[in-house]
Amino acid sequence: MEKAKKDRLKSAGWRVGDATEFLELSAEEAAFVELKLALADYLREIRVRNEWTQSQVARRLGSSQSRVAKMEAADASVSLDLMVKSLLILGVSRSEVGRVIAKAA
Amino acid sequence: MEKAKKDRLKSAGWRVGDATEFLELSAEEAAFVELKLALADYLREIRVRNEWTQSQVARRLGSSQSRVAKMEAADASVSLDLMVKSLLILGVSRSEVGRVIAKAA
DNA sequence: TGACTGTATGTCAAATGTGACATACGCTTC
DNA sequence: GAAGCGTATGTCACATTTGACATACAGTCA
Repeated sequence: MEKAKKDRLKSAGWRVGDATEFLELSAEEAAFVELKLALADYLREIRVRNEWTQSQVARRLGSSQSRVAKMEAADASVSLDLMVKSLLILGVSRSEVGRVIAKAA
Repeated sequence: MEKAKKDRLKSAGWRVGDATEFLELSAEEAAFVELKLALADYLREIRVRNEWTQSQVARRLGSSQSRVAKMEAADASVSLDLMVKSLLILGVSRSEVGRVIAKAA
């Protein structure tokens, strides 16, 4: 995994169980995290494309600016449920969500 | 929506806010629930295909038989996170997960 | 019939996720 | 440099999800 991505994960609050200085994720954990990163990027893309602020998106979702920021950062405290529901509410189709998830990193 | 699917949702614990006798879901809620149903079906398919019992799958996941049963039933108490993580642990690729999610109902 | 295996369903304490808030940061404009 | 706007980050009370357990249900075999 490239360094930039690792740093991004680290700063997003992903923890590692061992004492090494590298993020040591199992293949499944890595796949899950990358999947979340893809959704996070897409969420931001949709927002920027529509020229919305995070606060405006939050209002649409019935959430808060800070949570939207965390979603876009793929913060460890946000669930896949929240991200997928958010995309659907913002008008993204189920099949498009699937495409985003399937897309190779 | 066809009746069989509605019954399945109802018995899976999905609630409806109004007093009508039909499940009244917004388009986004419906898409989300169907997405979960697709994952639930796929989860069972993987298990059956490999001739595993729910208990065996539970052990692999570090979970319990009852939770696996709930996953396969797309119970309202199970998260997308749990379902997706489970599929990944069972060896399903990220892109295959995407395909399952994207697949039209 | 009873024993056994596998699945479904209800409950619960503990773990995790939530919106909201405060506040920090970065940038632009005056 | 102060004010304004948008985004990031830490915290918290409250809500939801979790594995585990008990138990019910369905099928098979002897």
